[in-house]
Amino acid sequence: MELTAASHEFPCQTCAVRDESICAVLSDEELREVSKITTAVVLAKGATVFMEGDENTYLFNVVSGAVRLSKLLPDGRRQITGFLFPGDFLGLSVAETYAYSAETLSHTSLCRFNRANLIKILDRFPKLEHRLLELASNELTEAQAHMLMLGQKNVTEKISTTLIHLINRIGQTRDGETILELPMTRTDLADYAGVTTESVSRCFTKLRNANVIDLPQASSVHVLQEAELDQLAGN
Amino acid sequence: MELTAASHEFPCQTCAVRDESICAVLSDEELREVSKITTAVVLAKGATVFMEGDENTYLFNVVSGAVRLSKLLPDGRRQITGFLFPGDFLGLSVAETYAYSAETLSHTSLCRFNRANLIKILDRFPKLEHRLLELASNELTEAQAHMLMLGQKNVTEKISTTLIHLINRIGQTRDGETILELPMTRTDLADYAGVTTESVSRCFTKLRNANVIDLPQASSVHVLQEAELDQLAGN
DNA sequence: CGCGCGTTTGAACATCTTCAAGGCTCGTGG
DNA sequence: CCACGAGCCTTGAAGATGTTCAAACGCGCG
Repeated sequence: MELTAASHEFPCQTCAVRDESICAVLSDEELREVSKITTAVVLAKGATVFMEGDENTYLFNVVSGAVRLSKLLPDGRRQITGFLFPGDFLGLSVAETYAYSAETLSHTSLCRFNRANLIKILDRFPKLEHRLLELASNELTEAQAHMLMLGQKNVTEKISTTLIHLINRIGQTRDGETILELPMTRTDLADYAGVTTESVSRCFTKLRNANVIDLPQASSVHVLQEAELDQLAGN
Repeated sequence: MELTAASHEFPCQTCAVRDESICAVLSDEELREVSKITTAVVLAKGATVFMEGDENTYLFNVVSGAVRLSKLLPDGRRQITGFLFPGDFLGLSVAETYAYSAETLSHTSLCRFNRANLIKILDRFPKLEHRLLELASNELTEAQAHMLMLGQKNVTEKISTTLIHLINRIGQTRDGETILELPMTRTDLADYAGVTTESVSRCFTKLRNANVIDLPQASSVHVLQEAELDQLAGN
């Protein structure tokens, strides 16, 4: 009995992001197949998943934790192109090397796919390729919204937009209040919004003084007036 | 003889972008199939291909001409997210509506795909879906470079970066000189780079005074020092 | 030839950055 | 358990970059 049960078990079955990740489109049967080419990876806070320019050998699914994607200029200026959370996928690229770096913002577990194997398996699971295209399209839409923010919005609008985006991804509701626990630093937020840390800090203070948010701690945002924040975001 | 030949002919056969567009992965036989769901569309300069928010009914391939993709804020601020040229594909989206607008920069011909039909046909031509994923990945990589520019670079770097990007897409070589015929206005360039028209203009003047470029006309850029322009782009 | 739009140029101004310093928090070690 | 230190965050003041406002120029089209 125990043995029989065990023979049906496989790691992905109990995956926390089974129904949100790329795997959502797979049946249990298919998932079993796919699970054969995956490896669980656990990383500490501040670890590098991969670096811009590294050979594109693996793709990843975020299972828990948080990841930041970034591109660097030679002189050290950094643009964070996205924050990733459970269910998000990273590593898609046609090129032989990654076009950006990926680092963990907190203790993070990932599901690692060997790229060559994943490509091979796509032929047998067209649904999976369809899902990847869907993901890429969504990322593209997000990237366009990010460009609009970076190119056209002022500091207040940028930070409000960023906060709303994060609220939608990892906002919690407690006692009817929206709470945002930030896994990233002010510098990360600054490099995401294309401003300086000082500007981020000043904007947070301004939002607090206007009673739009509360900041019991630097990393904890209590949203007091979500509608007002939407207004300030400029759309 | 004439009749037999004619029975083998179909519009896509003579397509100018047959080997660059998404169709590059299709055999003549397959192309014939795909051609059944396409319609040729010719638009004058300044025409709307589709608007942000329109129902996502069609996807397009640029055959000739140029297209700008843009997103608007309610108050009219505009971010151009990309300039498209022959061979480029547009309209990919999971959502029911387009997330951005597309307008022609010059007399433009497009190949229009009915979205529902294209999705249907993807099952029979996995190569085509693979190609779409490839395109989406490349667009994503471009978008990330664009974000780096918008968020981190100063005016000179932005304009130099933009010029290099355009040179790579539509630059011509005449008598060993690189020439760029701009189909877009200074305002378009400004909204692409996230600056004002005045800033673009001042930067062009600065580049001309530094003998990096020549400007026989506002729309014609002669690149005198391409290496220097690369330097100025900041990477 | 003249009109209009797009471009260029100039000067004043605003926003955001830079530079500098102080404060807070959390983790570590005594 | 408390003290200390490092890193992160906040705040202030000065400064620079890019914007805004205004006007003139020039090219192309009718």
